[in-house]
Amino acid sequence: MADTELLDATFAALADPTRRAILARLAAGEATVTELAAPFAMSQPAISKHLRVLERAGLVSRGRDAQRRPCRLEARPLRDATAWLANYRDYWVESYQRLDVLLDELQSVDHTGTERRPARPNGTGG
Amino acid sequence: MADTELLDATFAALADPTRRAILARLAAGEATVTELAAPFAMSQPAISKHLRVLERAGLVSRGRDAQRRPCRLEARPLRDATAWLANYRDYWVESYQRLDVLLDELQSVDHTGTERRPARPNGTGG
DNA sequence: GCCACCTATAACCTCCTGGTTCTATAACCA
DNA sequence: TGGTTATAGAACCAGGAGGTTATAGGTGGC
Repeated sequence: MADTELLDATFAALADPTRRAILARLAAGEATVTELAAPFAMSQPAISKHLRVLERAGLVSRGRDAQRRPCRLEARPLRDATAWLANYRDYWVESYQRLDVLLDELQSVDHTGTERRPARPNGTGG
Repeated sequence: MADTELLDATFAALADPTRRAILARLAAGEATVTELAAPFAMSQPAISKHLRVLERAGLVSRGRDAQRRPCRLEARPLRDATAWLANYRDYWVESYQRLDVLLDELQSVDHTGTERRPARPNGTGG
């Protein structure tokens, strides 16, 4: 998938509150489809569709545990999206020189899938 | 507009390469609709529609200069989107303690529309 | 007043999205 | 073998997105 298309898919995936909530849930650890569907007033196939969107964007990967297909957060696209947004940081950040350093670091980091630390997402809102 | 809906609108607006290119162009300064439309193999009404999407998301504001309606980048939603993404930074950043400091700063900054510095966006891609 | 220019609106098309229900598949359990 | 659970797929629907062309509206120039 081209760079641009990946960004398209990532931002499109993030544009839905259900999907953002799913990502927030997954940040706390792996979960099955049923577990992910539980909080929503929505059918299971609807959740499966959302997961397929997230998977297409590379935001989620699936494992196999008997009948279960546990979902895992893959944050690399989130990093790419953040990197894109960072191009506009000068518009809203005062002390942006430290940000420059940071972003340079950020763009050289490439260790997706390793060394998971507890994150602290805060749901669908800001 | 609710917080969640704003994020919805922002991410949805960013999910289109034409719109990302428009934002990149606007980062270099104000531009009229005709100017914005020029680089695209697309009709003027199509661009007007894209601008309406960007405007609904708060990413663009319009002025008035005779018949022209110059567009200006409004980066606050970009900041909000970045702040949301930052919740997941622990998944892809090594030295994230500096990021903590940074993001705290970031969230307390609130000076949209003031003190514009030259930015350096890099187009639609990464 | 009239024309040219810039932009927005209207009407229309196609395709995608997000939801539904029903059903199929696959794995475990008894 | 048959039943139960977990998930995916198919068919369907309504609505929205992104594009088109044609046209209307506001503004300045002559």
